[in-house]
Amino acid sequence: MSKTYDRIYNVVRQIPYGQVATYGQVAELAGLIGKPRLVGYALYRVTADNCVPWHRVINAKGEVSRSPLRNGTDALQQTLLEEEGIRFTQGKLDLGRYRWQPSWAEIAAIAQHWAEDEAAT
DNA sequence: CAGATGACAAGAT
DNA sequence: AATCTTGCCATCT
Repeated sequence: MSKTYDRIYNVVRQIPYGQVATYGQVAELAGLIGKPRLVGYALYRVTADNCVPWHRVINAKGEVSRSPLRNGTDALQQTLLEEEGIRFTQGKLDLGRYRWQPSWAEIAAIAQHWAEDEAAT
């Protein structure tokens, strides 16, 4: 597992129950400003043993990114979010309402993960 | 080893 | 408002 993907996964793991983050937002918190695409690349390779709440990451339009290559996990994503109390309207959710706004403590926790990455290398 | 590929987003047309 | 272009990197063939 690369350091880049590790950071992305660590950030996603901080997203609280019932809230969501956009790809761009995750990228920023992972120290990958301007590279939201890497988040998409990373999430594509997420497996069950990664223990990452991948369903809480959505695109900037407030929609689930659907793709036939996801083998149905895209449909599952919306189901999981609805089970967390998030309501969809015409396939979209209200970003202003459900978007995760990390506290300083959470940002510090992420920074701590970065330090651990450094120590590991 | 080289090439294809894949859950995005902002700006231009 | 909808489509097209470009930036970016780890993994798999």
